[in-house]
Amino acid sequence: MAAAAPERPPPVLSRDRLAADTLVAARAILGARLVRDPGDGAAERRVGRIVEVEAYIGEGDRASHARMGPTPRNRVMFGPAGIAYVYLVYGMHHCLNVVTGPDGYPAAVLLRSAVPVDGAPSMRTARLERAMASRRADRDDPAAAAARLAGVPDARLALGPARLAAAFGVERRHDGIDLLDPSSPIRLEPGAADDLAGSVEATPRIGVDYAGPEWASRPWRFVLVPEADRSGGAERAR
DNA sequence: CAAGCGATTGGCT
DNA sequence: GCCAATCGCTTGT
Repeated sequence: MAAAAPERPPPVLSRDRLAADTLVAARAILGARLVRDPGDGAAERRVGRIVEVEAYIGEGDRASHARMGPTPRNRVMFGPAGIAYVYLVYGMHHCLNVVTGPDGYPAAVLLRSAVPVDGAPSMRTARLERAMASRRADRDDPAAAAARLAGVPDARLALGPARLAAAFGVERRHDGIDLLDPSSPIRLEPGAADDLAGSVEATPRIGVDYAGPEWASRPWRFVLVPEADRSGGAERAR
């Protein structure tokens, strides 16, 4: 294999690293693996390589759920680093964050996209189950829902924050679990050398126009771009 | 208690 | 490009 480009130093996925600086933590999470053990109907171990994340930093960040101070929904954002913050958006989609920053300071990294490394069939099944659970149209026409999912290439099963959460079966009940605990059913693990290949692009965060131009334009979205794709303009991981 | 609104996605024009 | 889906959380009366 041609190691043409200089490789980034392996990101350290320690709690200390996640607790220090959220922008550094976001880059450390890129290329790491999201792992879900078999269970809850899934026979396979699911593993994904994280390729897109966003940082939300402090109560002053007008795009962050922490902007109103601690509330029942966002309370884990104010806790220690490495914990999962899971919320429901638009009444149907779950999103998974890794809490970052010092204990007491509200910050998190939203996991926006992952590429399957193992267990893609289980991810597909979980996507379908989630669709059936949350969309009346899919309950009314299960065949159409199944056909839609059948047409999704493996590589796209976990692209997008709600698709990532659905592929890994993440739900609100996982809010507060420790993603750095090896005994957690869902957790982060260091990426293999190949997982880390590529370069990091920073762009504005997606879907946060409500925060106003100053905050919406901050380049706090990070995408791990394969070297082969570096030719053109800004990449979309989806 | 009422009401407005999403850190998104999928379907349709 | 536009828009509906769908409901928990937050705020205001």
